[in-house]
Amino acid sequence: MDRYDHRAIEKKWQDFWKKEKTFSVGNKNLCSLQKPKYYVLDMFPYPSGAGLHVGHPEGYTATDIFSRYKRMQGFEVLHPMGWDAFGLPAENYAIKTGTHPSITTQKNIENFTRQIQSLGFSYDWDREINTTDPEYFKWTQWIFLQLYNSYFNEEEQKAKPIEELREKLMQEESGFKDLSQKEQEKVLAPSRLAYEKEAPINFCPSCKTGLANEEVENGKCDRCGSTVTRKNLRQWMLKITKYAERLLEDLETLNNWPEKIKMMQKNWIGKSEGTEVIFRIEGTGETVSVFTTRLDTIFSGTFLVLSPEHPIVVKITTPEQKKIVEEYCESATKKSDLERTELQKDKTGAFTGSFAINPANGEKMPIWIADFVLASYGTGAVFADAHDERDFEFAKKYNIPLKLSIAPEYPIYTIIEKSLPEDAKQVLEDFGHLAVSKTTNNWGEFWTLRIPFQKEQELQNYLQNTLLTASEDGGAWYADSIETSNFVIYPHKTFQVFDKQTAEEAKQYGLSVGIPENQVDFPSMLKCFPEKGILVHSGQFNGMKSDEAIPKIRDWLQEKGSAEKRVNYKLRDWVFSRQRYWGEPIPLVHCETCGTQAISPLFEHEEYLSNTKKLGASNRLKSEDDACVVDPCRGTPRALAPKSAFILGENIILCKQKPKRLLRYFQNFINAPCVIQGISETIFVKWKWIYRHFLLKENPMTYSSLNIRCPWRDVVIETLKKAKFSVSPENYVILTLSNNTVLKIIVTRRNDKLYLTTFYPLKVFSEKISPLLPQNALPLTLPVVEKYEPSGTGESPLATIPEWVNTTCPQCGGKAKRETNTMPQWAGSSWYYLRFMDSKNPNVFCSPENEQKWGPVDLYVGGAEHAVLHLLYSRFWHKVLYDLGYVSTKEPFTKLMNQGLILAEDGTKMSKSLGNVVNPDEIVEAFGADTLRMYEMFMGPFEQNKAWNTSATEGMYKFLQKIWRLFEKPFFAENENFHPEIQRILHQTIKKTGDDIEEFKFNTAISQFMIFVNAVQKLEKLPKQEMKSFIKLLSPFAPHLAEEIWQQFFQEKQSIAYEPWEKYNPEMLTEEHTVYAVQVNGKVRGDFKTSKNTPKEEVFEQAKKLENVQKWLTGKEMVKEIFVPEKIIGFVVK
RNA sequence: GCCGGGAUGGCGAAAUGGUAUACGCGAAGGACUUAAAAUCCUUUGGAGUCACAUCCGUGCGGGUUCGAGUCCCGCUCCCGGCACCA
Repeated sequence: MDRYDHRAIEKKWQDFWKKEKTFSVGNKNLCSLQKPKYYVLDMFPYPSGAGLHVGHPEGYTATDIFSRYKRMQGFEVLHPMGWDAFGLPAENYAIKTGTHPSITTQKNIENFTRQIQSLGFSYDWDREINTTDPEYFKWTQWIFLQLYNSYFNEEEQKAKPIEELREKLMQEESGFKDLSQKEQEKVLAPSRLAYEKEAPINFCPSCKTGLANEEVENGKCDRCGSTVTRKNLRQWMLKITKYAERLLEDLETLNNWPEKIKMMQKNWIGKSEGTEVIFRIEGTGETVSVFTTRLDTIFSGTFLVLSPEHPIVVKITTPEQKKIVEEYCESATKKSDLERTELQKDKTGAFTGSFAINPANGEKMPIWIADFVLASYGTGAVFADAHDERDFEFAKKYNIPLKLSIAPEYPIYTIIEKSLPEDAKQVLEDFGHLAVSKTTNNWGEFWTLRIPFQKEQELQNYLQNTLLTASEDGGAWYADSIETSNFVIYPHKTFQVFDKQTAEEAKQYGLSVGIPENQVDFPSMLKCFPEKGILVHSGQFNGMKSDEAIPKIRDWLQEKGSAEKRVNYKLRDWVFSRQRYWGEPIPLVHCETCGTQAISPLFEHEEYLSNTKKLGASNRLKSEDDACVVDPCRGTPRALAPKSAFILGENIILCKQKPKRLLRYFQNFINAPCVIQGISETIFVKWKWIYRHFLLKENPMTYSSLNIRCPWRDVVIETLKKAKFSVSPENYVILTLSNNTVLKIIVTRRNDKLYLTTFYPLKVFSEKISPLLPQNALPLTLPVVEKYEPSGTGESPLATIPEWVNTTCPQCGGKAKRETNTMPQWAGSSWYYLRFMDSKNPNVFCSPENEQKWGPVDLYVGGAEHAVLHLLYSRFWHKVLYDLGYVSTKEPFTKLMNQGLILAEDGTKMSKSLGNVVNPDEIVEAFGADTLRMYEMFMGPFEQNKAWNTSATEGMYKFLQKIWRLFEKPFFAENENFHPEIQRILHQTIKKTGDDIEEFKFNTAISQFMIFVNAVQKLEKLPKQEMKSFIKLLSPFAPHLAEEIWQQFFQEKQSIAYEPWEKYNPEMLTEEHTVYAVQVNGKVRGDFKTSKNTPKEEVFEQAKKLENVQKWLTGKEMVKEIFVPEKIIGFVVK
């Protein structure tokens, strides 16, 4: 028997699966359409230059096991893979080297594909997608236009076509219908779900682009770590805030999402229900609204604070204060968000000179401005009082008077053990709930005592009269409840509290040192009480609890017209535009006469579904006669194409006449197999490269004599000379020419002649071809640029290309300029799961039939880092598409799982700079894909972070070898095939494997495999049926090994991938005999084996007979007997 | 500060309130071998003992229970997220 040769075995089966299209969902040989569907999705990767990290296969293996398991259970499983390929690394590389990002991306994708395929995942590669492919991002742009063409209807709480709003406005008497087209657009624009706004946004000076809130971490750019500044920029925004409530509500329906992720989204959306209070400003007609959740503190509101950006600041600042206020505002705007938040200890502000009237008690409140009040939350203004830490601190600093209006519901005293005699604890416990809160070396234990109000006086008396003792250093320590009630008890009048040092030291331990209540003036209050409690000094609301008082005060103020219920969200609108090159261009143009206009998608959804034939005759094509193919070598259209073809992105569309002849014609021009998608009379041909052959002389040194007529002849010849490459299609060179176009060249031999072939990616030439495209159709592809470098002024690099920027208006045909911003990386990933359901459809982003057949995603697996980015964005887009009728479910992902991180051996994060990155290629080479898969699943719980351990990896390799070696033994003959023990373990294994896969507990499933294998290993011969069952259970985990064993040792012809999953027999799970543990008073004192069916009485009898049990029972009185069937006998004795 | 999650042998870890440490790694000893590797067998929480018995052990302090890693109360520490959100 051969040794376990993982290299040969894995190669063999990967080739087999590829050739047989085993996992292609369209493959009707293996999949019947009658099966129930199951959609298993990985978060698709960004194909970085670094290649696959061992963290990637963790999630991919888990989903692969799940997919294979579901297939064996008879589901039709959709399990696709693709590339989230727009992104900064490729662009930054382009800036450095001039290599077009699509080239870098293509290379990286090739590498990723190789690596992922080497792990034997059962992806349906026929459905591969790439967000940078115009065929894909055409639909990203299309969805953007759906957002652009929609508004949020407040009554229905859903997105509706903007035209509906236009209609409504036309019928109103507001004069809307008399406005010019451009004026009308201006009125509608702010209502669109995608709208433009000049706003102070997060700007990364290093990436030179605006960022969404979700992309800023601690005031730093989450890509490069630079400090984010504020910049006023014209930005495209998406109205995600309109969906805040629905995004929040529907979280409740996601029962199979981790609580952690739901909580993060909840916090991010940040709903808070409160009251908007209106304050009159004294001496003017002006009012200021503030948002509060603590209306119960209104009676202690002694001042107002506005953010420096608040528009009313200018109006209400008195002449005397003008200078100070202006200076303050200026310095505040200069600060970055980071500076504003980092210096949170030191609050600053300025007095405006004006006063507002507290609507609750009519008192005058000075109005201040301060940058601790955020302009972006609530109304940008707050009323400030003694029961808020920040207000409290601010008031202390500027000597603003404070008032109390909340007293604690339960007095809580902090008592230091050291200050009490030893027997005090018992007495204190009688007062209320006593607990140790902390212990320090200096002070001993700190107890917290929570008591009812009625007992407070009694306690104070007790403490003062009985217990308080002098401390070693002469002071006296005492019970202190200042944290909750501002009461301070002085046991000894001699104790001085004005010693600052003592106060500081005490503070360190959470103690406040203060002065007695009757002497307290509020500026010297030591500690803020921010919790809810009982209202005091609050007029008719005195004595109410906070929560009870809030609605009552609100009703009272509302009657007076100065308050209203209000809901606020932390969620901000999504800043959607980026000033970068490598992203989807935003498909809009700005027309001088019509205003902003959408590029109309060529394939209108309904239009296409109703009649595909219309397509060829689309009136957007100026004339079909214009359609032609450009030979980029000549740079001029050769008008070769017959009348009935036109080019759209990467598609050549042949229509109407003699499509087959036309196809042959194009095949001469197109390298790569032509994918033909026939829809009635229209045929689509996908092409990637345009090529030309040039005959070469035998001697490569004579390249110079080559008769190439093209603008870059010299570069080509120079490269050929340098590269000296051999004749092989694998051996190609990619050149970047001076105009940034790229060229792939290879040398091939045909009929004993050498040819030089040059390939031009069509993508790069799309602009040259674009005059031939129907005007303003999707996809709007990226133009060829000279420089990828962002300008830094907040303008996209696309803005520097007049030929691209200047265009015509799709509405009026007049002069117009293109939108030059691109979309953020999140755009493409916000809907890709839909594209997988119908990845090749040229007519619609995902057909309703396919969406209904496959959607929603049943299992979605990826890292937790996307909790508030991708996962929130895609939920938002999905809901918009749902409102517009394009998808049938409210939520895109039914079940979500997050894999933990894989850390380096020392428990630190793997990183290039630390040099501790484990490359999966090395593991696959040394031990094989099955070992890597099994090991990563065995490491620990799926959702937990785990450290890599190379020797444990080897251990897993040995385990697989052990399985292989089992088959050195002969099988039992049919008639001797009875192995109760093995069968029991097998059935346990069947049960456990299934249960564990369902629960994502792959580590324990593998433990069970080991138990089974250890048991079989002890046998002389192999039980054939049991082994077959076991190999099936193993196959989702180690598919290559399983397939090989299946074929080689069981002589099976079909792939194991669609074998039915094993079922267990519950009766086989337990033994005939069971071991009872005998406990006396809860401690195990012995055990014995007995038949499963032994009656209870007999079991007790047997238990009592045990020598060691007798020992513990004799001389004791039996109190109770406990019987847990098949497990425990318990005796309780006295 | 707030919100999540966690803490079990030398290490990764397992345990519907029911014999804590399954399974693996590492380590030690043994078999096979000229030798090594590979493989197989044995041991492996601590104290104690010739061996048994017994006692102690799941971050800490309490509690409920015949019985607690698991449930309850009060803490400590670690990890993750949010953070001047009024």
